[in-house]
Amino acid sequence: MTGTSERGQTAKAEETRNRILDGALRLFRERGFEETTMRDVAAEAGVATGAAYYYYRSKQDLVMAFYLRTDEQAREAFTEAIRSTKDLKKRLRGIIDAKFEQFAEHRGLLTALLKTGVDPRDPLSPFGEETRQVREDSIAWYARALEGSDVSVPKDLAPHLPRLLWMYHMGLIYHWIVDTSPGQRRTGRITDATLDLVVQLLKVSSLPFMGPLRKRALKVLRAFEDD
Amino acid sequence: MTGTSERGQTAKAEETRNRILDGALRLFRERGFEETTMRDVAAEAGVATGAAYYYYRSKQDLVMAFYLRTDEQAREAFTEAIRSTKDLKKRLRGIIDAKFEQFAEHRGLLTALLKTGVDPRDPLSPFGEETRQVREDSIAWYARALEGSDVSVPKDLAPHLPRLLWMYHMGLIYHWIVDTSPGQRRTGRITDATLDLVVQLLKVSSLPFMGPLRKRALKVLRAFEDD
DNA sequence: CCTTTGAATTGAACGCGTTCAAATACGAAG
DNA sequence: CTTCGTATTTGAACGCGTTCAATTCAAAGG
Repeated sequence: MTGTSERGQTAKAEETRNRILDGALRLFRERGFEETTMRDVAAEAGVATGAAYYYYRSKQDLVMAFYLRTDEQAREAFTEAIRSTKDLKKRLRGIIDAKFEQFAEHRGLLTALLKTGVDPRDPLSPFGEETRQVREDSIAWYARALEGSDVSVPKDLAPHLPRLLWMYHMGLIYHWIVDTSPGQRRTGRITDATLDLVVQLLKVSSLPFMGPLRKRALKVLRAFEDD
Repeated sequence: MTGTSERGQTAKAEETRNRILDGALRLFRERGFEETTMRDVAAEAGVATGAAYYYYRSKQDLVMAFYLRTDEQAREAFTEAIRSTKDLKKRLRGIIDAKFEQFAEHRGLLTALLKTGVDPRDPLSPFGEETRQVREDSIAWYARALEGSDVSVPKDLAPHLPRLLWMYHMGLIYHWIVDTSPGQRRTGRITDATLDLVVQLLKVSSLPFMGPLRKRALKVLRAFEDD
């Protein structure tokens, strides 16, 4: 026994797992998610149908595996985006664009994630309990983007901001996935406009006369905490 | 031939259609949506499996039929909510609460709508093309709630507001559906807090020094228009 | 009455995600 | 090398949403 991968035991098993995923992604991309059968996926990888289920809990789980893989690969791009500038807007743009680039080739595929994603009780939902770790990791990037940026945030707002920015990003991703405008130009425009708004809001939020509004906003945020 | 209903020809057919829906809703409520089989639904209504598909395009379509039915019934409550006060916050509360009351008994059922709902290409999505009419009708209620209320909105913002409020409401409904806190208390708190925020935002949005922020917000709204 | 035509109804069959009992490979222990 | 326990692999079978060719029903026209 040598391997030390997430699930697998032997290195060979790990290899099979990857072969299945790679083949599946190719099929999904070429003929679409719904149109690809788990039997196809298995056949493509040269294994029996059941084998696919030995390595992945469900068809959706393949999509999730893809998602996690991009998350790994994003590290580099994110680090670079943050190191290259102190301008918060540019940092956020960098993170957001990096994600879109990764997803670009598989945009259609992600609609599949939507369907299970909206229900937080689903094990594969980005809002659910089982994905907490991935989620917190993602949120941490926004904390890093804020740290040492050109925008200073009010103390009371600070602890909430990374999570808020993450949710904002999820919203953009959602829009991007369902965006039918050519090249998702629309999402591009919205990203521009909302980033402007978000950063300006942050900047003015510390001004004295914004106190009451900020207090109300904080009340909203607190309303989200615990049951 | 007497009947003059949406789809049906004879009155008997219309009756069958309703019998199927009523039975289905009962089963969904008693044992859950996923746990109820289309064969169960048909059997409950005393017809063959295929008959259910003669009257409803899909299992999800049954949920949509329920949704549309509540929409009909909401008219009264909405009218009353708007007539009873000029206070915008109270009006909105009235509309929102009325909706929650209607849904209350079938909360679990609506998770089913979520799954197809997120994809605007799905014929049953509240954001899709095929549901445009229902959507516009709902949005119109918010236009009515704003008219003659105690909050005056800036001219440039006015045309967007009904749609924005509708989306806000959809967001609350989403949260309510997935809210696991007892009695959906959490959604209640969030509704309180966000309504406060929304109304205050509207009130201060006309103030002179809010100009730049409002302009940026409008830019966001325009970014959503056309491809 | 009989015929025609389209609505309404049937239930078997299909496709696909998923499960599972059984078979096999394979490294470790003796 | 044999034995054994676990990892892996298999493919048939299951359940359920959905489709569909075939059949029945009912009203209108002759």
